Amino acid sequence: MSDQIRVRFAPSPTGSVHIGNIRAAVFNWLFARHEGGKFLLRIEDTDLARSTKEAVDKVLDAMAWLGLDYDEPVVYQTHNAADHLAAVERLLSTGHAYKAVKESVDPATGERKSGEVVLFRMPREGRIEYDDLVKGHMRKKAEDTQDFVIVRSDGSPVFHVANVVDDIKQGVTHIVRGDDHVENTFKHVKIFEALGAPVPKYAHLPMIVNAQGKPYSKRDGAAFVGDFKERGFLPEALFNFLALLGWAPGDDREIMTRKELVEAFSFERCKSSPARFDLKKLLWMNGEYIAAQPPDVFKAELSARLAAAGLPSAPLGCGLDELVPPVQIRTKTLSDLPGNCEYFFREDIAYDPAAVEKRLHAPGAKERLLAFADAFAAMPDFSAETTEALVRAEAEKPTPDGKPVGMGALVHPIRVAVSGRTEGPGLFEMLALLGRDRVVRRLRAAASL
RNA sequence: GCCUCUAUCGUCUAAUGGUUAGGACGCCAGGUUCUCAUCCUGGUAAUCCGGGUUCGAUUCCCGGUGGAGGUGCCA
Repeated sequence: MSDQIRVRFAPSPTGSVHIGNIRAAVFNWLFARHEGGKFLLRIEDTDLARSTKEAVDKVLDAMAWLGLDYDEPVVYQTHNAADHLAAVERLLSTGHAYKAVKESVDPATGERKSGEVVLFRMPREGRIEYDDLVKGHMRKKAEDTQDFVIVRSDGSPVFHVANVVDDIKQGVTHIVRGDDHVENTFKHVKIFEALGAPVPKYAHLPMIVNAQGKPYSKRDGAAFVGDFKERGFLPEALFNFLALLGWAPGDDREIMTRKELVEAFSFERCKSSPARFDLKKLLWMNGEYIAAQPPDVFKAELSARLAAAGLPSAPLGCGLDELVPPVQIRTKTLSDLPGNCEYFFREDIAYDPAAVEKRLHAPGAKERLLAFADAFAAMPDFSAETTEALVRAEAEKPTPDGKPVGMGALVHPIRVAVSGRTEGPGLFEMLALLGRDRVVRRLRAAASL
């Protein structure tokens, strides 16, 4: 065998892929790519009624979405059941394990169980130690450990043996996982030794906690990878953000390409304390990634979402290409699409009630709208430049009290009249993109709102 | 309770036995603009507490406190 690095992501398919779990996958992947090693995927589907085909697909989907490609065929833990039991036989024959009748109560269900199980024998004195690439030297007194079940009374092996045996079988050199596994590691180290296998290196990553600093739960909303996809986050943005949770390159870089992340990654730079998930920062980062998308890529996203919303594939008054730049810069998540530019695609636009009240019901607003409708209709040339010149000229004119009308008093009502809302691209750019006829029509219609 | 780990702005983090403790997000203010977004400028804000070692500690050590994990015939 070579001394190539081999790591694995070993999720149990129990529904959706948790954001904390996928982060472990991200770090495994980053480490493997940095070292030029292999990144493996093992589905730990042992004995769980919950591990369905759908659940496995969700894991696969989440990984594909984030671009976490693995280097060897997926291993399903249940397929290795014979190896697990064979290993238990060896442990039994070498005295590292023994059978015993045990009673227990499932803390979750309250169910009582009794029967013969196989227990792994932990040392009674001395210390169990291992070096953690993130947490440093770990040690635990043997007296603080207990023998533990490795085969249930129904004959099925539990996680601890299955996990270790599979890691041996797959030649895993580095185990990178959440630090909820640190205690298990004291057990696993002993199993590796009892099986005569080299103990792999360990790297335990800090947990990700929610905005309240508490462990993530389903109630936190976006707790699953799929949620982020649905909410319009780009995988590159989430990937970048996740990489920065518990790790930093050491310089001031934050927005980093996958390549840069791979190059800079190391466990020495991993933190060892829990990190909070700051959605605001992810939102910012996502906006940065969207703004940086090639226009064609953004256009494809927009098109897909227009179709999904049942809107036409092109704006009513211009080409889609013209609309892309002003919309792209204002999009923070893909879910903003097409809502933030809908009025370019449909005639029956929705008016923001507050905006109507403030801008269209202002004194003199209706008269101005009608006047501008007439003026726009009569212009020889209707463009951003000509409409702006006209509005600016109008803004210079004095009101009865002698002061100039001002741009605000004109621009705001026009904007609300043609778009229904208070924000958006520059007004004159918007008018040109909408087209003269539509602008004139909307101005007149808005005057009677 | 016991065990393992952990602690820098609100959040993510950088740095160091001697620094004005840096950056980013957020927030606030100003500039630009017709709005929003962008962009530019500035500001706010941190070394958990108590001992010890040291000329000097945020950094090293000990204790406390807070936080996380574990303490299953779950994974």
